[in-house]
Amino acid sequence: MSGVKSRRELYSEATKAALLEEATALFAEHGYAGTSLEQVAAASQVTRGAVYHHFAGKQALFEAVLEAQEKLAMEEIASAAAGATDPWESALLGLDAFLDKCCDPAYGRLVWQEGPTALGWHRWRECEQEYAYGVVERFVRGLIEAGYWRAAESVDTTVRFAFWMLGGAGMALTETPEADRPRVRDEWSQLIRRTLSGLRSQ
Amino acid sequence: MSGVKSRRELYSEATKAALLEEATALFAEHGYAGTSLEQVAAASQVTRGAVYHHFAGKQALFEAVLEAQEKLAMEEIASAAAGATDPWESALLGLDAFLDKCCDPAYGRLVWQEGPTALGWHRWRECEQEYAYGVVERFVRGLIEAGYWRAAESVDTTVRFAFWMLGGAGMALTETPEADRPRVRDEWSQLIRRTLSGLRSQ
DNA sequence: TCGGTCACATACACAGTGTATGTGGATAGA
DNA sequence: TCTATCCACATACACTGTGTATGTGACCGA
Repeated sequence: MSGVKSRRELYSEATKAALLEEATALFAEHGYAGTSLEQVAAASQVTRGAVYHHFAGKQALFEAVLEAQEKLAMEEIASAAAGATDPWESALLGLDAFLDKCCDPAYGRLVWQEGPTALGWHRWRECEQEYAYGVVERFVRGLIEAGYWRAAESVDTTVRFAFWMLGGAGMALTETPEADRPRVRDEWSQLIRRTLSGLRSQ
Repeated sequence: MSGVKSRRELYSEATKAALLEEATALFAEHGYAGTSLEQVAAASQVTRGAVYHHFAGKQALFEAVLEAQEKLAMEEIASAAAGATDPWESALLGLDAFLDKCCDPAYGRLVWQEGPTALGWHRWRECEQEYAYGVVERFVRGLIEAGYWRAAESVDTTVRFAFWMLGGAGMALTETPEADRPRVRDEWSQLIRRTLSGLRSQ
């Protein structure tokens, strides 16, 4: 925002960035419950005081980590989906980008596994609303408006359906050992494509 | 097992049953993290000592609650599905029974919302393997063997897909206010049926 | 009736979060 | 350049909740 930054501001931002980075790594590796703020602070070479200075608490820290992951992921997906003008083609491109992203262990674990357990379903959904869920909603609305899908059910139900279908893929990939991931990724891609086609109007 | 029971055994069983019942209610209402063993004990008119006597810990208590819910639910679904001999019809009957069950707030919240957050994804999946996941697997295998579905993808992927599709329905219903539940239930029923048909071979 | 056992209570140790307060170095004004 | 202020962070402490070790009284078989 403000162009000129004092030394203090720079240090402060560096500390916050370090906290976010270390927290991301620790949460991704040991899970939310398995990571204490003490560990995050130590890894960042500060004390818990710094954590509480920059974040309202453990949950807030995790939310910040989550949002950073989602922001990046959704940008990647949106950019991939922009490779086609037709909503149907665009959705398929977005799907592939999403599946690719889920092969990144940090993303998969943080968003699909730790997310709900850390924040509780409700809060997690609220966070996702802005990212994954929101993106899915835009795709679905695009498909409906373009006439590829008939909105036999309410849009909300359709979006949720798509969201959980993708979530299933994400969680499956997260749990799959690295070696099998390409194969499993492909299977989900096929299965979801077949599903989308199956629901296609006429 | 042993026909004759001493007074002590009877008391003990009653206490354990009370703990399970109160824990079910409390976990369902305030969530796993929001419920302390102190509250469970107090509601059961005992102390935490009793809880630790009957269960290895908080997580073990929750698992017991979960298993009781799942056992009952899966019996109901199996019994409903037995109303048809054809695998396809049987699966549809099972689906309806499942959706009905998810309209029970306790089942939905405990199994689909609190389950993963309480036990962590991994352990939760292990528990579900025996119940919901296992049931879905049997249905899917039935459909494949009867030739309704071609097993283009590995069975595992197909089962997971179905599992999360149903999970999405369960979570959606759990979050839906009581008044809208019949409508939403119906929408999911339609959507899932269309999906199953869409994936049907030929 | 007496010793053992079982169901549960009591007491304590410990980890982790959150909060209130302290401190030193950077910054702005004189 | 001296000083007052402020900010980033450290330190210290309170509290909640889990888990564990130990105590105790009712029951039960011999």
